[in-house]
Amino acid sequence: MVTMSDVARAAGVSTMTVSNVLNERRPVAPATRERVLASVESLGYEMNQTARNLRAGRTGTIALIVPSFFDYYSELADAVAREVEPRGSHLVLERTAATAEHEMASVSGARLQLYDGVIMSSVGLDREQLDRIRRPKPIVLLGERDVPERFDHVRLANEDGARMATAHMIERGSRRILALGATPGDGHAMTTDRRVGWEQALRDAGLPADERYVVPIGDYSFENARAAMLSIIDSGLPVDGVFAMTDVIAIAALGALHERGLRVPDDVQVAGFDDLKVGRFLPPALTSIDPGHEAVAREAVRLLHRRMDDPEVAAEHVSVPVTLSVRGTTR
Amino acid sequence: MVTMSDVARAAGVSTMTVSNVLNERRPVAPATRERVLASVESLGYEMNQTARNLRAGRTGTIALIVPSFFDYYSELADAVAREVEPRGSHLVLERTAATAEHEMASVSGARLQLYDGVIMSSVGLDREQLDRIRRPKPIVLLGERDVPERFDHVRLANEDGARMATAHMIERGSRRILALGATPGDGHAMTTDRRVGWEQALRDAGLPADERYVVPIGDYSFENARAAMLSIIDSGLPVDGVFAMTDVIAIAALGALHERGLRVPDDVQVAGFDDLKVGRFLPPALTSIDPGHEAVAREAVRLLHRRMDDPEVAAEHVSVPVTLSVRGTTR
DNA sequence: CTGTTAGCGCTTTCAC
DNA sequence: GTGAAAGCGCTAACAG
Repeated sequence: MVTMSDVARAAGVSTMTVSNVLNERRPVAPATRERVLASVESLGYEMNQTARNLRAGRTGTIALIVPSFFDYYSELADAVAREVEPRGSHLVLERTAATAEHEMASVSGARLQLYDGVIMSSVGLDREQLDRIRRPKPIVLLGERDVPERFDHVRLANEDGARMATAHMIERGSRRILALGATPGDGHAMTTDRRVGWEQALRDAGLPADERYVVPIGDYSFENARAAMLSIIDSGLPVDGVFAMTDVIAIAALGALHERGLRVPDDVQVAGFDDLKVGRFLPPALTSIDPGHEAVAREAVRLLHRRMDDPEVAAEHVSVPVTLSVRGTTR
Repeated sequence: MVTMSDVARAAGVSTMTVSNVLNERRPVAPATRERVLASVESLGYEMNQTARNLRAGRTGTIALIVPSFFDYYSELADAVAREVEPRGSHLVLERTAATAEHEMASVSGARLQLYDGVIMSSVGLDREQLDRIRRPKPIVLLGERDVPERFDHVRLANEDGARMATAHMIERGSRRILALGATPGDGHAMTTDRRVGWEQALRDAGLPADERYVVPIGDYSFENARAAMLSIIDSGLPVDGVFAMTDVIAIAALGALHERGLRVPDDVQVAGFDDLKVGRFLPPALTSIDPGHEAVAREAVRLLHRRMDDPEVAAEHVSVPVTLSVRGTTR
């Protein structure tokens, strides 16, 4: 490995001069400068960022830690990148593969120490696990669960969104609406919040929230969502609306409905959550809840910088509003 | 910031002992060990990874640099992560926003020095720009362009895939097949290779490769692809097949065809390239070329480790075969 | 304009 | 089983 001293020796100057040439920090005589650059070139020198970061006490890098690289998280990551870069930091993405162990490892593990700050979209950790996390580096939690007070946190208005989507389908005539991908019972999962919103909309309309209409889907995958939708149809349970907890589930449901010859939106209306780009280009285009990636990203990055500037500032909890995008899968 | 010396002082030991306790490198007397761990806990110490990496001369991290976080790249990144992690490294994802400047910055810029190795999926750089890149760190180029000999490189069999998809539609009766998203003329873009495959299939079948059927799409976005497809339909050009250069383009084309009342696959067959997960769940499911993410990831990681082990090993160029996945958008 | 010194936080090496 | 010294590659601070 060629170091700065190698370059300095080759150019007949001190390492400081090399440093000053490369960083344009202090003026260097043109002749010296040329000699240094020539040595850099001929030796193929590239600065060791690790050493530089150690010296600087910062890395200039922010990490976004997500359960997967797909769908909602792609779009979120893109929004966060667009928010981070103008502020002069770099964004890197890491995935946890959605297991609690990985998330704990990501966040309590030492790797976090590589970054100036971390934005973490948690799905696998419960409140107690989150509570065990120290907070030596600025960290902002993203997502739907409720989290310990001491963490900065950005969440979506999940209940609102679910209520809006469900109410919209009720208004357009649906009476038997599935909560596809929802989790029954208590809990702090994103899907719990969304199921509660679904219930509220039904209750507001004087409709029953029948347990049989709450259909859990283990991993939120296309495969399992399709299978779940098919088995509901085949069970004969009357359904004239589907509120899917995610757009992935909604898209799989559209496919399953089509396979069974049910027309959307005529026989069954469908609404999703996430407003994935692809949904806007399906025939028919998917009605969905827009989670406001830009606002989430903006708030998350704002909270992170606030904490990077002042580690002792009081934690802030932000809830970002969502909006309903009405398209072709509802009437 | 609390450092190892702080912990050592609090525990009444040397930093070496703290290091040994934390890394379990050498045995430490149980009593000492307990005292150290207690100090770590009470001071909230976390090890500085940057210092550790500087000392170790490696970071244990591999970067995958991609033009965007979406679609093909999501799926690729997932496959690469699954390949990298079992080998004991971490994967981070960075995006270049698909501009040549960003790609140059990513790869010649100093940031690269943060990683033990880099896998870069290049789209914006031409051969000459790539040639200006030094190669101080192990780097594997991914993607469709042809690249300077000295780089390790993994590419797809783009021509083969395009030929297979087009030939399949010809076999099933299409005669006027669009190359949607292709670039006319010479060049080393992915879309050039795929257009050439389209031409070959037509030629093999004794059909003309009419220039009017080559339809460029600036940014490969859903929006532009939909607009391009609509304007082709409205122009009255007879079309009974669409070979889309990417699945994103194919999905947008499906939407546009539907908007104009054309039936798929009865009136028009459609085939894409990338085999995105979502395509398998559309009604009808999208026929596409499976780019073999697992094989690409496996080869890329293999080449990278090979070069990390021996920086002087001769560069290797690998072409990964693709396969046709026939589904509902072709007959 | 350029150089010397000291040290970022950690671990290897050598000593006891 | 534990510690002291040296140094990874870089740069701030202070000379000159």
